[in-house]
Amino acid sequence: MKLAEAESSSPEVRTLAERVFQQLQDAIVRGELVPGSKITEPGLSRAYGISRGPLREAMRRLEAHRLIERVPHVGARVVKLSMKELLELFDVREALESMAARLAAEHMTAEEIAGLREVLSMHEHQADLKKGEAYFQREGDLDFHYRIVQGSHNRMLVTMLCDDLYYLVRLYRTQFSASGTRPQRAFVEHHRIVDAIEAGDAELSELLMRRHVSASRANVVDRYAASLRELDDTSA
Amino acid sequence: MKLAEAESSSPEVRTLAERVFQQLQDAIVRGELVPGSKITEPGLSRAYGISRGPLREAMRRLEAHRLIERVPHVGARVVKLSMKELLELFDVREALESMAARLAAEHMTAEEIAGLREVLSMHEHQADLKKGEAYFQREGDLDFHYRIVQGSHNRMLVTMLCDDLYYLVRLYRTQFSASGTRPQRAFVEHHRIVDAIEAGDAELSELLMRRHVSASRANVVDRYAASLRELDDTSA
DNA sequence: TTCATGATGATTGTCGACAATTAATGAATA
DNA sequence: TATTCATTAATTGTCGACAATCATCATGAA
Repeated sequence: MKLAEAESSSPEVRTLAERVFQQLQDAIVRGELVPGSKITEPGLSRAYGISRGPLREAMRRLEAHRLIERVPHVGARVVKLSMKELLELFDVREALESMAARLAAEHMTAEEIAGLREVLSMHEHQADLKKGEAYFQREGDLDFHYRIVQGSHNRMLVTMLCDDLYYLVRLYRTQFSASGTRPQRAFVEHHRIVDAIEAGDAELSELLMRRHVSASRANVVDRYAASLRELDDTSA
Repeated sequence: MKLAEAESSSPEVRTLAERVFQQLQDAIVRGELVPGSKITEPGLSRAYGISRGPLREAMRRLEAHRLIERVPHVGARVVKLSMKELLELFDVREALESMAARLAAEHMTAEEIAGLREVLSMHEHQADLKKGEAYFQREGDLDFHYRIVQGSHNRMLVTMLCDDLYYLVRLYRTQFSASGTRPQRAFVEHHRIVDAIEAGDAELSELLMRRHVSASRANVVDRYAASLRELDDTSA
């Protein structure tokens, strides 16, 4: 009994719809449900052993979180991020996360800042131990951003970023298999951001976070252009 | 036939859940369903003459749009914005709309800019004709912001602002009966923003929009403080 | 061969009923 | 009188079935 209850990470998964929503969310983000594939209600209903009622509610929530796309009377597909949409996502992140950093500099408590530094050091250690193991780095990176957003103490911002956009970010990472990234520079940038937050410098925190996200976006663009060139070479 | 189709404003309201969602959304924003009041499924089911199935889906969507709040096994209430949440909303708007203005300066077409100017002039004329009639001013203001967001040509941004946040803005206006506002200054600010966009000056557009939203927020804070003082005087 | 058209199968939308959980009422006791 | 507990009523969660809509495939004509 305890096991079955503990298995569901979140504190409140009292309803079936809630549970299957989280399971589907996980399956999509982890790539088990491949982007662009069609998902049918009877199929999922059988797969998860529930009726279509709660399943439809779960799908509605997935739609609201932009993880699936539905067309009335036709069906639903797992989202497939185009490069255009990915860049749109980065623009939105730049706007929201820079604001979050600014608010974090104003409102973050000493304990929260300490936790943030802890994440950074853990991040570095893991990077030392297993170079190239990008998975933990990526999770660590997201954890870093996560904590800053929560440090903003702005519930609306937290919901938008942590409950919605970050799942899309994860989805992008699996979809584009974004493994190799720019870890060293990101480290430095992370440190500077924390320094600015600890100093209570709102403007600087905002500026640095903005550049950080913007650089990450530029990196994606570069890698994409490179992959296009490579594709062009092999086909030519 | 055409009439029946035209009566539903949005192009695709083919499903019952969709229709009742829009009706409920309207009822909440217009204040018919009072903020903080509890809404029950059987009640709404009877009121709108539909079964609980599509109604629940509509309510899920309302929840995703932050217009109602649900607690499992307990029920749902219409959201009641606290001053804290309202200020949070302004911070998010400041972040997103300034980004939208920046992108609009880069991507807006000549036709879109012309339409924007048209909104402005219409806005002024109405202000001349019926001074004090704040309703049209407010709708015009929202229309202005609406068009800039769409001018960003960023679908994710458009969805977040136009489909989610602007309904909350409307709700706030009815809830706090925010009638008298700062129309003259807003006019000037609007004009300057359009000028910057037309000039293709992304940075200036962003800065001006940021100040515009920030000033609007400060105005709300002032008015709130004043109302508190007033309340204090009458009680003392 | 290609395109239009109609039948067929499957999927989505909707409904009513039953089970599970919660809030409320009232009774019994300290 | 206040408090606790049990009973009851109502609401929410879940299910299976039926109707409406759409996609597919086969058939036939140009």
